[in-house]
Amino acid sequence: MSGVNERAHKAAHRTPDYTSSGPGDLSVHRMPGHFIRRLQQVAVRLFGDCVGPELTPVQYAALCAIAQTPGAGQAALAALIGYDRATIGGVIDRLEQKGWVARSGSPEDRRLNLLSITPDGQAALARAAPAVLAVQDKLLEPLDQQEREAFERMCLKLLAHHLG
Amino acid sequence: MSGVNERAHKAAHRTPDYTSSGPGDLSVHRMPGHFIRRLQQVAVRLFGDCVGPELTPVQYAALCAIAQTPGAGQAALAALIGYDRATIGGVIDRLEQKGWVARSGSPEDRRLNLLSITPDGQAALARAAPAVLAVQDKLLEPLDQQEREAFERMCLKLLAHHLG
DNA sequence: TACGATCTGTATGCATACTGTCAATATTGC
DNA sequence: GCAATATTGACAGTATGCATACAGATCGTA
Repeated sequence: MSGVNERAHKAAHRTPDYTSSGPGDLSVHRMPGHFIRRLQQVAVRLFGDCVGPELTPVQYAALCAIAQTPGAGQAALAALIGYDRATIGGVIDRLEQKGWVARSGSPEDRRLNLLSITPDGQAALARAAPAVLAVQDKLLEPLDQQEREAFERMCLKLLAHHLG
Repeated sequence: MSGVNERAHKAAHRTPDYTSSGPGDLSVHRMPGHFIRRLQQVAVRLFGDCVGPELTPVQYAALCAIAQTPGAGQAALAALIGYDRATIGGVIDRLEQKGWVARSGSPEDRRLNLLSITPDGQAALARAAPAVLAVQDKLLEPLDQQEREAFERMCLKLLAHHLG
């Protein structure tokens, strides 16, 4: 058993709205915003199931970005993956506690916490990578190749519009 | 100015990954799970911008479900919209504080908190409804009609697979 | 009818998220 | 060079979201 999000999962089984949809339904069950919330829920649960509890989706993204952009400050890192400055601090705290990330001050700009990934962090990242890729695959499992590409293209289009 | 999610919004403007995408990128910027997280972020920000701070997306969904399913307990309500039993308590607390929802015990089953919407709650719901519909429209703005239908269909397909 | 299994709401703890605010520090305009 | 401005990281406060645990209530069944 996965154990992740068991109650909301069981709850969803009783929701009749994702298999048959009556017309004239003004509730949240017909709103794209609600779909996205539910998909996010599904994605997080899949991540927990496949990767394990040592690393959350948020922590994986941060670790990944730190590995790819060594020497960035917290604000720059947050900018890369779309986090809030107020949130990233706690995320890095937890990664630092695990010994996967190191903070070091910058001599040039004493406001900055330069971030770098440790060898242990590299190992954790490498360990998690296959499972993370598996999550993406499972997430889009019910879609055929063409649909997957269309879905990703539309997501990017939406993001480019709203963020770009 | 909206003021909602300003820091992450500004941050996103500096992210180069949603307009041009280089090949061989193993980071989170090519992962559907990350897209969904970002879309959720966008949807919540739009909701705040259009509806205002009096009502969160979560609270709207709960209020909506209570209005449509009078006399349900908290667990039943949570099941309807895919919340956790532990989370819904706090959501209802806040709706109750605003005087939009009433809890009342059931004589038949003394475990239950029967939920009902108050006249003030009805008014708040009616007041918010147009803005909530506008959010859905803005969210899918960059997609044409055909794409919107395809996007919603794929979302439902994914949800039916993972939740149904 | 007694008893174990199940369900309900609640509490606690941890992990996001975002707003507002602040102090320290850079940067810029003049 | 110096005052106005912007940036950075931190903190408090609020709101989800989920795991776990618990007490009270109900139900199925022996």
